Amino acid sequence: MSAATRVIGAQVKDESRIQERRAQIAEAAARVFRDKGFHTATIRDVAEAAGLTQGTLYNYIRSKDDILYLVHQDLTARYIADVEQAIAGMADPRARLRAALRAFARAMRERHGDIALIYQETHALGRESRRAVLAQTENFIARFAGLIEAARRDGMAMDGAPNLAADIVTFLPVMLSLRRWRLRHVDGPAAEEELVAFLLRGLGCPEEIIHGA
Amino acid sequence: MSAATRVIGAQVKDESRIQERRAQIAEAAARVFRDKGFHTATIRDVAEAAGLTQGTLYNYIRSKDDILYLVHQDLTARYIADVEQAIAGMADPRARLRAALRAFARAMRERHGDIALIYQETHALGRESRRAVLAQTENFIARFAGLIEAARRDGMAMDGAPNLAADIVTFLPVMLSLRRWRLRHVDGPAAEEELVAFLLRGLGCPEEIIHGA
Amino acid sequence: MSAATRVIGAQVKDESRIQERRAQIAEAAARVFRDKGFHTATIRDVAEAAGLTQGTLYNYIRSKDDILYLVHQDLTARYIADVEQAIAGMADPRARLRAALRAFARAMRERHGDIALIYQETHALGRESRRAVLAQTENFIARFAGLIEAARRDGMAMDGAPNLAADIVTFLPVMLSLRRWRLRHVDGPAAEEELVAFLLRGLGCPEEIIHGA
Amino acid sequence: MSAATRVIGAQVKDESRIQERRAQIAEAAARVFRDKGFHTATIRDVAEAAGLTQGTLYNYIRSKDDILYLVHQDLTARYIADVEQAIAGMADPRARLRAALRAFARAMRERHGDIALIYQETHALGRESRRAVLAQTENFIARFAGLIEAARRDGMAMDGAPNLAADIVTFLPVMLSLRRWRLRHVDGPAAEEELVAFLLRGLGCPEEIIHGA
DNA sequence: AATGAATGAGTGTTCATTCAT
DNA sequence: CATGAATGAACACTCATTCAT
Repeated sequence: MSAATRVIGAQVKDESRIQERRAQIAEAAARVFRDKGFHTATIRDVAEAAGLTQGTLYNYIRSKDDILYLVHQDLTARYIADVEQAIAGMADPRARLRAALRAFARAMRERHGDIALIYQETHALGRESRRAVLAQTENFIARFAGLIEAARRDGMAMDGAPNLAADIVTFLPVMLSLRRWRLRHVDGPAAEEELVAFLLRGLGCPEEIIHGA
Repeated sequence: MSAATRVIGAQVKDESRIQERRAQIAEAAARVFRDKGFHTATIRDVAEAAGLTQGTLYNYIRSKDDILYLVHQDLTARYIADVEQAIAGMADPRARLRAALRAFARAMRERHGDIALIYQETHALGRESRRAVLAQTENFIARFAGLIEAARRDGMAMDGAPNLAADIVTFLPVMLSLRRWRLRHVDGPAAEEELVAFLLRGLGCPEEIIHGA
Repeated sequence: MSAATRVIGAQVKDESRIQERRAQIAEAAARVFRDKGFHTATIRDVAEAAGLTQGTLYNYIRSKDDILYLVHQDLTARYIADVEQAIAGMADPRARLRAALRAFARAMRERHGDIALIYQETHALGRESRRAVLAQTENFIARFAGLIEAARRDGMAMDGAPNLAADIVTFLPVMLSLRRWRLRHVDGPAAEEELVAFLLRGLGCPEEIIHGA
Repeated sequence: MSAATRVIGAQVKDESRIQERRAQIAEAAARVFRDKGFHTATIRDVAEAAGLTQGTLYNYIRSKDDILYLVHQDLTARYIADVEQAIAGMADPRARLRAALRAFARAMRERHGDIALIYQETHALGRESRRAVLAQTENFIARFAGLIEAARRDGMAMDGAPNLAADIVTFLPVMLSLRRWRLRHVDGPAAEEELVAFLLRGLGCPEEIIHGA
């Protein structure tokens, strides 16, 4: 398993200030990149949106790629946190899986701009940055693999997609982001529910469990 | 339903030569864009790859956006053709749906570079180009909606995902392209089969039909 | 006195066809240049306006400069012809001068687009073309010098501007073209009359002659 | 009366530096444009002549049109200043008018390159720039209208050219610039004097005043 | 640590001119 | 003689990055 983070060089020593500023930069840059796309957006745009000057910006990052990396890390962490938060404190493996799926689907719909940004611009990352971001995503997929495995061991009959289960459940909900141009006008929560049901059924889950609370 | 094509201006009159050259350009540009990404690739790169001079290139297109549009149209048409070809001459609705899914999944795996390109760069298209390309995709989704409906009417019990069925079956296989960084080393045809089975099961299809020839 | 014409190379032999085509080109180019300016207009624009293809155009001229030269010759010849026509058959020297001035002022107002074009783009001509065009203009100024001299000899007291008379009378009316942005809304013929009276008075012409028919 | 200035965007904040640099740019660009003409001159030429890099140039202007506008404003302001300076502190209306005419004629002769540039390239200005520059010129013409009116009220009999007087006196001296190709070899001050006398006589001014100091 | 002006390589696009058919 | 596709040099403009203050 490779490291899910990458070191970013800085001109400034104060570590806590670096953390603060980088969060500020990531937040602003995400906004700008969502609006204009990574390549179209300029460093000037990002600096302005973050309330910094160009020069100051470069005290906390070394290149435009660094900014894109910060954004990826940040946005990815957000939807992961959504899922973790949803299952925190839950014990029943079946309920945990179902809750995780629901939280993930919801995040994909609500954070559609962020997700679209990730899927569109990951390829624009430099080699090292991409490696780190994909490692982060891989950990997330592994997390779901664990949840599925636990549910299976718990007696939830799920023999569907023995090899791809974790991939599938972490990919299909992305549809709510990437097909937003089609789904803009459908009922959001209903779509989430339909998707989760589809996933569970595809996994081979019995009907009476699919629709539980 | 809006038009799935857009007119591209040209300086050249001979229509058949335009067709020929544009195919040549689309093919070369797809290669270049897959390698470097749309924004990083230069017009010079495309011209060179197509064996044309910059000036000649601009006799057949009017802007870089035109090239991206040509590429989108071309690549989209290819996987659509794969699917159509797979079901040509088939009569049984259930078999047609299954064959269409298999062909689509296969195309997504084999044409992974093309598909990734589409998903990454559609947002870089100009307004009109994007409209046309999405209309083309929408027609494809509608095609699957028809196939599903026919199978249902034919008695294939499929009450899963009543509203999103066509979206789901045209999106999940895209995973074979966009998750290639993870799936590079799995058995391709097996993955396709697993995916198709997952989809049919999710749609509520009985097990004995899922695994038919 | 240097030649008021310049030879333009051609790929075509038939002299009468050359004359014909070049007239056609000059007329079309004048239209295009008036609309867009010489530098902004393209050879394509000119060819289209003339109903020729680019290739054919180049059978009758050798460069864009040739076209500008043709236009200058043509437009200059037109206002000169206006003046000549106005005094053709007149015998009285004072009446001839007055009629020439009136015709010239009128031409400057009515052909304002042509005149503005000449004054704006003469500097864009190549060395040889400019020389020829200025020689043509110089002949015109000399013509007026002759008219003034004749009127003086005839007893019209005109001792004003002994050295610059011909320059002045051939320049001031140009105002009706170059100040069109200000004079667009004044009464045209009245302005012409006022200008001519101003010129005659400035030349020292007695009031009773200034206002003659 | 519309505004005789137009705002030019800048990437730089220090206002005094902007003033300084723009003056430097206008001066250098005027030189380059006089030599090669606006369209033939490149941004590189201008930057080089101004001792700046291309990038730096664009920190102070936004487009080539901005440069042409700066040049127009600057050159127009110069000859206007010449006239104002010549009549500063003079009280007698007739003397003021005569002095203004002499100063203007002199400026037209001495600044012939600038004036020719203005007359050749005003049409190349963008809509807004042209509007501003013509407003500036219009103010100048109105200034002369005021001087003439004052002289008339003061008893200087000047009933010639009741409607066009200000236009005429601000246009005819331009001849010293635009006909320089003919007048290069005549005595400059004598030509100015002859021109001024012609104008005053044309306005209906009595001979004894025309030749005053 | 913050500022913001300077840099210059690089980009999409245009167009006068040529020339094979 | 007409056609119209090919050419490629050139141009205006952008922007990530640096660095003196």
